[in-house]
Parts: sequence; structure tokens; C-alpha cells
Amino acid sequence: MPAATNQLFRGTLHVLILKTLQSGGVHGYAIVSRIQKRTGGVFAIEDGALYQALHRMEERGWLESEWGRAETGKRARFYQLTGDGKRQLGFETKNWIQYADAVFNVLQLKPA
Amino acid sequence: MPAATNQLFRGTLHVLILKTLQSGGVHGYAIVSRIQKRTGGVFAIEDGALYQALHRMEERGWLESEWGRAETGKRARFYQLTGDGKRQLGFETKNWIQYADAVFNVLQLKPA
DNA sequence: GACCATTACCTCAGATTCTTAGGTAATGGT
DNA sequence: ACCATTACCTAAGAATCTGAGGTAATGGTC
Repeated sequence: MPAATNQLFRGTLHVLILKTLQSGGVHGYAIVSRIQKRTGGVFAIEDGALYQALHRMEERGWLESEWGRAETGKRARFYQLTGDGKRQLGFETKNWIQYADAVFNVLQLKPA
Repeated sequence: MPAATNQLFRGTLHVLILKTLQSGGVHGYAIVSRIQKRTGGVFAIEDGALYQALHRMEERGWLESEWGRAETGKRARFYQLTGDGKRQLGFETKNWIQYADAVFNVLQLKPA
């Protein structure tokens, strides 16, 4: 039974992708399924949004990619973090924590 | 001293405004200062974004407003939640909790 | 009583990111 | 031979925010 599939709050996709790539050598299509697995399907991540984000992030120098083969035998583009990407992950993680804390404060909902 | 002023993740402004109006009878300009007070200035809320959001939300029937006078003597538009607005607040609050929890999961950062 | 900072509101252009809706190509199974 | 699935891509449009402009009224100061 899928949880309510939430819209993405614009901006969070980046940090989710960066974190997913921290473990290295993941191809695009697999990123979505990893994220959805970890969250029980809370996010509704359209693949259109994913690929656009990957291309943006590569342009900004946070990611590098190369073609290879998925476990299934299909061609797939494998991504990994650059040095800048790792720094960006650190930055956005801190940012998220601070941000979420502030929202919880306003909502008077100290996280459980 | 001002904390790093974060960009807003698009979409969160709604729930912050709804929550701030729960206590009733607040005018637009005061909403920003209340939010900033509660969060130690973590958010950088442009007033342009605020007024646009208020108008959107009133169009959607979540808010009602009327002109009055602020404590300072200036004219000001006072907002309050409608029934739909209260329901929306409930909905978006639940949504935020579920969402934040999922992000924390992916980031492997169980909230402190 | 003329000036000016502040409060409080408003609007528009542009940028970013997401949604929706298309599409291609290759693989493995029937 | 067909078809579902995997894996990728793109473009138009919608929603929301940033940045930069603006108006009007109030209270304080010289």
C-alpha cells in the first residue's frame, strides 16, 4: 500500500541524489528506486525531474558520468560525485538540518 | 547574529503562513517578523514572495482578509484562516512531518 | 511645517525547478 | 515476432521564488 505520494518541495531532489551517489557507482534509473525503497514510497519522483536534475548537477560540476551496463544488461549512465559534489553534499546536508529544524520550530512540533 | 539565511524550499512558505495565522488576526507584514523571530532568522523571506503567497492562498479560499490598523497606526491587511485553511494547515503539517522524516531517512540522519 | 525613515503594501520580469506528456532503443521472455 | 520492462531523453507549461522596482501614510526631528 503506497504511502501518500507527496509532491517534492522544490530543491530537495539535489540533496537526495547527492546522498544516494555517496556510495558510488549508481546509474540514474536506479537512484529513484533506491530513494523510494528507503522511504517506503513517500516521494513521487518523476523520471523527467530526475534526469533534468542529473544534467543540471553535472553541468555544475557536482557529478561525473560514463556509460556502462546495468546488472540487467541494458546500457546505463553511471554517476559519481566529484570533489565539488562531495562538498555540496556536506553543505546541503547542514542546510537541510537547519532548515528542517526551523520549520519544526514554527510548526511547534519538535521532531519526535 | 544572523544565521545563514537559507533560500526557501519552494512550497514550505504556505504551511509557515498557515501556522502563523492559526493564532488569529495577524497582518501580512507581521507574519515575516514572527516567523523570523521564531527561527532566529534562518529563513530569508522576501516580502514579494510573502504577498504573492497571501494572495494565492486567499484565492484558494484558505484565508480571508480585511483592512484595519496595525499597532503602529498604519493601515494593514489582517488575515485569518477559513475552515478550508484550517483543514489545509492540518494536511500540510502531516505532509511536512512525513516528508521531513523521509528526507532524514535518505540522509541517514535520524533527527536529533 | 518640511523632511525623512519606517511601516505596510503591491506588482512585474526573470530564473529555477518540477509536472506532464510525449519520445527512443535495447533486452529478455513468451 | 511480439511485448513488457528497463533506461534514457526532451520540450512545453505551471508553480513558486528572487530581485527590483514602486506607492502611501505615519511619527519623529530640525
